[in-house]
Formats: sequence, C-alpha cells, structure tokens
Amino acid sequence: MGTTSEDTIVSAAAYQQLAEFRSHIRCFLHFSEQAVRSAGIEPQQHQLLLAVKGLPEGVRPTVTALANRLCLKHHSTVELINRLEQRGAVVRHPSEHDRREVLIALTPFGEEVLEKLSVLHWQELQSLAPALSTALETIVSHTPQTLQRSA
Amino acid sequence: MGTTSEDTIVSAAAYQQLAEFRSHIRCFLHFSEQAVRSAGIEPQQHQLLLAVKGLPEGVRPTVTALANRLCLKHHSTVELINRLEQRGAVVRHPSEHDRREVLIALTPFGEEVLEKLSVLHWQELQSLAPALSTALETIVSHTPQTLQRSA
DNA sequence: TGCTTTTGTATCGTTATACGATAAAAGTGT
DNA sequence: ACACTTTTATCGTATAACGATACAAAAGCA
Repeated sequence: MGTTSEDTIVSAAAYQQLAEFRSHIRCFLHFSEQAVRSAGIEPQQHQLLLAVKGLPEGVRPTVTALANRLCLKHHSTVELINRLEQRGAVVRHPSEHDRREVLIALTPFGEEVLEKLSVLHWQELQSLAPALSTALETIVSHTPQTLQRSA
Repeated sequence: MGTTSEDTIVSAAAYQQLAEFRSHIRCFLHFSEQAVRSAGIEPQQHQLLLAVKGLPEGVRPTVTALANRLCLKHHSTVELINRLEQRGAVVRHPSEHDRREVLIALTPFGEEVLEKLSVLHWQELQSLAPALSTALETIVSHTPQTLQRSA
C-alpha cells in the first residue's frame, strides 16, 4: 500500500486553468511591452527603473540590491544598467559607504518616462486585475482533488 | 479651471506597490524558468506546450491560434515550434479542414515534460498566490487618490 | 602589518527569443 | 483567370540573460 510519488495525473481542466493563468500574465506583459517600447525604452529597462524608484525604504539602490529585486544575476543587471545609462535614463555614482558599490539614480528623463508608464500600467491593472484574481483563485481552490489522483 | 490631463503625479507608495507586484510576477517567472530549464527545455517552449494542451475546447491547435494565445506574432510562433520540433517535444501535421493550416501536437516526450512541470507550477502557485493576490488587491483598492492628484 | 577570502562590479562570448521585412502556398471572391 | 486574403515559413537584426572570467575594495585572520 505504499503510495508512490509518481502516480500524479494532471487533468485537462488543470491544464486549461494553468494555461489561462499564464495567458493573463502574458496579456499583461504584452501590454506592458508595447507601452514601454512606445515610450522609447525596452521592457526590462522599464522594470529596472521601477525597481529603483519602488525600492523599500532604507535600501540603497546598488547593483546587487536591484539584481535581487529583479531575480537577475549581478552581471545581467550590470548590462541592463549599461543600456539604460547609454539611453540617458539612469546615472551611476559611487557609494560613500563602500567604494565597491555603485548607486543607481534616475535622470530627469528616466523619471519622466517611468511616471508616464506607471500611470498607464496602473490603469491597465484596473482592467486586468479581476481576470487575474479569478484565474488565481480557481487554481488555489481546485487544488487537491483536481490535480492529483491516486492510481 | 480647465484641468489639463498632464498634471498626474505618482506617489512614492504607488511606485512601491507597482514594483512589489512586478517583483512577485518576476519571482514566479523566475521559478518557472529554473524549473523548465531543469527539465531540459526553454521557458517559452514550455509555455507553448501548455498553450497547446490547455487550449479551450473546440479550438484547433494551429500556429495562428497559438500565436494569439501567447500574444506573439505568427512568425515568432513558427520559430518557437521549430525549436520544439527539433527537440522532439511537438510534431506538426497538416490540417484536413484547410491545407494551409498546420496543427501542432505534443509528442509523448512533450506530454511527459509538460505534466511534470505542471505539477511543479501548480504547487508553486499555492505558495505564491496569497502574496500576488494581496499585491493586486492593494493596487486596485488604493487607486484613485493615491495615483492621481490635481495640480 | 601582510595574506587570504569574500563581496561588488564589470567584460566577453554564447544562446534563446522576438520582431520587421519578405515570400510562397492555399483558400476566397469576382 | 484574376486579384485579394489568410496561413505558414525564412532571413537578418536586436534585446536580453547567462556562464566563465576578471579585478578592486572590504573583511577576516595570522
């Protein structure tokens, strides 16, 4: 009677619910990409701007802090910052606490772009939130019986 | 007296809430990427597999249908399918309704990978759903006064 | 003090991905 | 037969992320 851990079956409904959830996320990200590119920057660049501006109180905007926030490797973050610096959206300046650290700040141009995009995103989220919430709710509530079944 | 549409100000709290929401999404997508790569395929490839398997009833898995579901251009979808076909995760076969169409089906390997990943994703969503819901809720409820302010 | 280890940032080469521009084959309407 | 649309495919280009590698500053230890 030892139940093996391999007799898990995913129902057709479960696939549809997962696909639905991903579709909503992709829909939001697609909107975001279009809005961001219309504003003249790239999606990941926008997210770094937002990460800088939306960092919790008391956290210095170092490369490492931003990498953590964005779930990126440090060197990927460095490259992202390079591209943003070339576009004039951020500037680097040395930290006084630790001369290894580089602090990132938005330029007026970066601030302007981010504010404009933030308004658009906020509005878009008002539209998308219900569908996203529903999809999430469906997955969480249907969980045990729908997903797994003993053989 | 004429209120221009440009005097919109985004508060620090609003930036933090938007950043928080994006961070949760990135966190989920990061988990997904790691799980998917561990399974031997690429993130977008996994999402196409899921899109095929989770397509609503009665929708034929054509390139165009999948492109719509994934918010991609047709030719981007074609390239994604090429890569999946090379890895043996999907096969193409001609449609009988319309000889222009190409229908996509998972191979046994594709099915196996997708099922394994779907279980992992379902479980992960159980953990992440509360934080994501909260972040969404915060944005939706705080909306009018926090985001916009007349000059 | 000097030496080692750790931490923070940066560079290079490779891969996946997505797009625009373009094309070809199959269907549709006249 | 003809133009027109739809569906799929190819090619060149760009963003992006990573692993491997490197270097400088800080921290820990002798």
